[in-house]
Amino acid sequence: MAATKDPRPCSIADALALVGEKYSLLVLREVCLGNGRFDQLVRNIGAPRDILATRLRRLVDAGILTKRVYSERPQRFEYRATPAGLELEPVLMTLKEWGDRHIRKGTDLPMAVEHGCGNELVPVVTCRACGGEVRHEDLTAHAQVPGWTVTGPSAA
Amino acid sequence: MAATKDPRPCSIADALALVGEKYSLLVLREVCLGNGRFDQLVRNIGAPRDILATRLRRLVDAGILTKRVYSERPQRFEYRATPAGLELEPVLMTLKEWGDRHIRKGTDLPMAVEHGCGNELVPVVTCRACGGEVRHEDLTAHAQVPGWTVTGPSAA
DNA sequence: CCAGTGAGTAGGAAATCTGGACCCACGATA
DNA sequence: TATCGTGGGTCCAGATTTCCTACTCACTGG
Repeated sequence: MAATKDPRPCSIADALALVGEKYSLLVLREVCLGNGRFDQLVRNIGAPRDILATRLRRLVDAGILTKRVYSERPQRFEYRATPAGLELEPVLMTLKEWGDRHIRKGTDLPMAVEHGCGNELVPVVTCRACGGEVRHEDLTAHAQVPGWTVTGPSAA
Repeated sequence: MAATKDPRPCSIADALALVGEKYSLLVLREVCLGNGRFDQLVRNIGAPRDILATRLRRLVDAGILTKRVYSERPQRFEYRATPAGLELEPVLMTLKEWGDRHIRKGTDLPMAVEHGCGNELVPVVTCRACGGEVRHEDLTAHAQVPGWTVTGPSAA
């Protein structure tokens, strides 16, 4: 008797359960920029200190950040992204590009990112197999869990 | 006297202010799958109905969704993604891929997406200028707002 | 008439968020 | 020595959100 009210099993939901809370992705942004200290995070994100402490614990537990000592006496810590955390950076860059275009409308961009090739980074999501840009009309989803179709729970 | 406690101006933060609330991106996932009706959203996302109603209003206001009538009598609505909404789908796909690898560890994936090229979609974020994959070590950020550096607010 | 469906509202309890105050260890200043 | 400043937090009261269950309203189909 599977509870019929369970939501769709989905890696997007799983990922958001880890990094979808308020401030979590901004923490990752700052850490990727190299700002891993508590006070920097508080200032640059604008989050309350205790909430930030909670988020940091969660992200460390999830294996997205690590807490490092950078000074023994006095004890001082710094958060850094693990490889898994760094692999979320492309998500952030894609989101930034969307915000640049749709919210800032391409003007007064507060931050530019330069790619190693020397140009300004404009991220494009592509298909590994064919290299083509990913666009909605080229995608077809297939649910692979019994009890679920793309449109919803099946009539069991 | 700029308030020194304002957070860093950033398109990522802007974007998350619109779509970063709980369930918002899951709404977009369902809508992109073609499930734009209220009850489908409730079932597939597992969100409380009132919260969902709030999110839908917000996403419509933000120009990410539109509300369409698909039946006059009785009045029935369907939510669809606007072009701006569809352009967030690559973000979702990238997030899904991250979740597939880091949370599901590549096993028991609940959903597969096929690309128009005939292969299973594995999204890769690339640089528009050079086509290379975006990786953390190739990125350099530059703050472009007076009062801010990459590391934090400048000393005025 | 009755049951069912789609799209919500209503209301109270539970959780989360907020801004600020506070703590502790240390180093620097005076 | 006393005091200040800094880094990294914790704790608290109050406001806001979110959750959950139930209810409404309009309509359809039998």
